[in-house]
Amino acid sequence: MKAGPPDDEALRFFQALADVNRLRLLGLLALAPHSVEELAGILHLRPSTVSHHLGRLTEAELVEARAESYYSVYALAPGAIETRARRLLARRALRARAAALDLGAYDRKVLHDFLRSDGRLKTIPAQRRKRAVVLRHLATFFRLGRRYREGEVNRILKRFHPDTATLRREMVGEGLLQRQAGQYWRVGNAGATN
Amino acid sequence: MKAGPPDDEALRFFQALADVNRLRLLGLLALAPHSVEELAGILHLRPSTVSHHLGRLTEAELVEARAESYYSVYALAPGAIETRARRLLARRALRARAAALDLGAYDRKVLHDFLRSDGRLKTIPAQRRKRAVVLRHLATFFRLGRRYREGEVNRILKRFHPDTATLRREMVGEGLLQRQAGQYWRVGNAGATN
DNA sequence: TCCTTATTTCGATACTCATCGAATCAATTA
DNA sequence: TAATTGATTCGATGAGTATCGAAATAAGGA
Repeated sequence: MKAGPPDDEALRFFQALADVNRLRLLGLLALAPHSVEELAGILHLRPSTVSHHLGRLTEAELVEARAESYYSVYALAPGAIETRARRLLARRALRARAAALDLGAYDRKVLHDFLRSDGRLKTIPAQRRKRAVVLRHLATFFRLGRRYREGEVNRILKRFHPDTATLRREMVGEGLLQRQAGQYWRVGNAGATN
Repeated sequence: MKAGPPDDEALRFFQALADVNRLRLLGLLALAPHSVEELAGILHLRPSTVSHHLGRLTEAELVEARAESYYSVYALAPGAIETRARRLLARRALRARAAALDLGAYDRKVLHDFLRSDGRLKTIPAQRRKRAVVLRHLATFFRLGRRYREGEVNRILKRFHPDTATLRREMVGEGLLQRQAGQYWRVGNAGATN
């Protein structure tokens, strides 16, 4: 089971921000650098607790510690925090995360449920979204760019289910096949979702 | 004890983002709208679990559901997510959060530890940051804009501690008093931190 | 009308983590 | 050098929540 990389920058970043007291610490450090003891006094928390929070903020590169005599003086990290959040939430970044996933998993599951071992359809799914998955699968048996007469279409679909009329109509309805002057041809890229 | 509003927009927002599977859901919805079952199939989670996550994302106004036949089709919320993150993390917003806090708490604690009930100093704190708190407190007994001769300075400081020479020197060192031609005057705003 | 199916809600369980106090470490002052 | 002090680490505890399965709900299809 793939569990993602052990450390995920975006996850660390947002987990660091997902706590009231850590947000307060950032607020205080946005006013001025402070020592651990000062922060603990203001927030009414124990120094050990504040040290823990500052540790997580440091890991996420949101704050930095500087040793001053025997104090640890924390300050906001120089890089603009807002910019970083924006980068991590850009649609490009979100889509990249999805790309690492197994997008075809659902489609495969549906096909597994509705196809026999010989590839024939058990039934035509009544549910719209599952039916669409099956129809996209059937479309892969038509070559792009080639024209088919209605008899040929039926012969191909018959290998999957006797009700070729319904399958043919639905495939046109889903925009997988187009028809003109008694001829059909496949359109779009129809394979398993990818 | 003030505990902040029961629902804090920033907190809800970042808590919603602080989970791997929720980030994945956002990634998938950034590609295209999906039904709960599809998302569950892709992520290898139960529909009930995905429904739970989508609920939290909806509360944070990151996604929206649309009823389509008997599916719930979820999609990214229209408002730009990045912009919202940027607004919530702007330094102004962070400082506003700090402003709601009791900034003087630490200073009061230090003063409580080093002042007797009659206001005199028990000792001069040896630790730099605590000594600074006490010196800022003493500075409030000097009027801004007025000039003091050294004798007057000593008379005031003597009400707090016999070692007036040390106090006077440290106050100059901290930039609380300035001295020229045998005269002293208070500079900066020195009251309790606020 | 009855049955199927997708979604949500609810209860239980396991895991994460915020918080504290005690112990340890590092650095300064007496 | 010994004693003080701020910070960090460690172990324990309690609160929050991610996850699942089962039950309840809603919406279509036979």
